[in-house]
Amino acid sequence: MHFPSVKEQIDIITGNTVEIISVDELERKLQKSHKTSKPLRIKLGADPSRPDLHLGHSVVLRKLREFQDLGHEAILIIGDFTAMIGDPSGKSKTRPQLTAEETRLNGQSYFEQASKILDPEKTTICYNSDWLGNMQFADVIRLSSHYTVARMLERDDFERRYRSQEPISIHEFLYPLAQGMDSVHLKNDVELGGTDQKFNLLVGRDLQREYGIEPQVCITMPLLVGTAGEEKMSKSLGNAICFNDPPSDMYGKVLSIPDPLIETYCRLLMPQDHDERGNILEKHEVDPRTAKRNLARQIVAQYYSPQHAEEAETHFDQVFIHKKAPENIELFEFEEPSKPLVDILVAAGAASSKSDARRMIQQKAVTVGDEKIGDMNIHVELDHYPKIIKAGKRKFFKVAAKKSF
RNA sequence: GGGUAGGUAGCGAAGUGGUUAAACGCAACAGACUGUAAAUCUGUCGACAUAUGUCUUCGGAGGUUCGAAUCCUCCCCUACCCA
Repeated sequence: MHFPSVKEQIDIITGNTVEIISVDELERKLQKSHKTSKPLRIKLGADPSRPDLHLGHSVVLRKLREFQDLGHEAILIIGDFTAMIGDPSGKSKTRPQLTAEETRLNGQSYFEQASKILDPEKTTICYNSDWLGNMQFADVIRLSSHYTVARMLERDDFERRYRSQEPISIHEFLYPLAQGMDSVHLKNDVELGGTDQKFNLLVGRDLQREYGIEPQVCITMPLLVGTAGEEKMSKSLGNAICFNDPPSDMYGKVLSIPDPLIETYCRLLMPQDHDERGNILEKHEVDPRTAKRNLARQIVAQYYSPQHAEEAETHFDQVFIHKKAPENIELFEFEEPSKPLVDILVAAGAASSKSDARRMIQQKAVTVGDEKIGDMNIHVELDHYPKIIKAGKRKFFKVAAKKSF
């Protein structure tokens, strides 16, 4: 295996990071690896309880990919053991404990999605239940004796929750330790994570030292801000752009970000060596519209293809700029020759209840064919020629009578 | 084990016997506007029906009352303090 020079590697690795603990150690490890031609082992933990990857995840995955491209070994570790225990704390009561089967499936799905960024051929994937599941209670006690409550409470969110009198379960203290055990087991050289993972990464580093292993270098990456421009991107906050979002959604969501975010998104979401990167960075202030459209195309192209990106743009222009119906829209067929519009909206999923449907009609949000509907008692006549119904700004569908022959 | 403060709609948070389906904020949805699904402004935001009608909600189960989210009893859950 041939590695680029240590200096070149450091340049690439440092890009976009928030903190590297410590750069000196990283350099030493790289030098050693260069000398012995042995790749470094780079660890990234994955939570299989929420297998919907979004662009926020991509930031750290991209860093892992850069390590891969430099010739190092990427280890994606699925935290299935901890996911199986579930998290009874606070509001996540509703979150069901996952079965072994579910976590495996989620882990698989995670890996497939992550492969849009990683090189799957060169990714080692493992499940931490393989070693954590075999630990005895005595082992756990021994492990927990390495850490103190006071140190645990150093962690931001623990401290915050403790102060605001929110519950903290004991097992939550064990999570960082479990994650740290992964590092002890894997003997990895580097662990990646978002800035919110800093504490956990450091626990892994400490534990490795306690267990007589060369401590890992911790690299934290910025948390991506969500589309609303304030909070971090997260599925539950509803501000996420997911890997699995259809191209048109993905395109539209990128366009909806506030202009000042263009630069950040460009830096964090495009490969450091991407051709268009400089272009967007240069233009985002003088011509945000063009820069953002370009950014949106590039992002869609990464997860799908340049062609999909073009189509998404066309779709967007048609629906939102020209306010016309898109080309491929879902068709709903009904038995009856005539059906209340309210029922149709519910059946098509455009409204969550009949009251909701009425509300929409009342608010002049519904168009059948070219006609804006104001009467909520109206029936729609159905025949074999599909009628286009528009509910709100972006919900389109067709309705027709079911062919009976 | 004892004490204190709590559990209200998707979330946060008012309300302590009746004009309360329940203030307010956030989220969500719609309309206007815009290069945009952003920002801003306006409206909606339990369900069912539409003529200002009906039904089900305030941790759970009972009870008091003409009437309870609001009072009583028991139970479940959370935080903090004392042991």
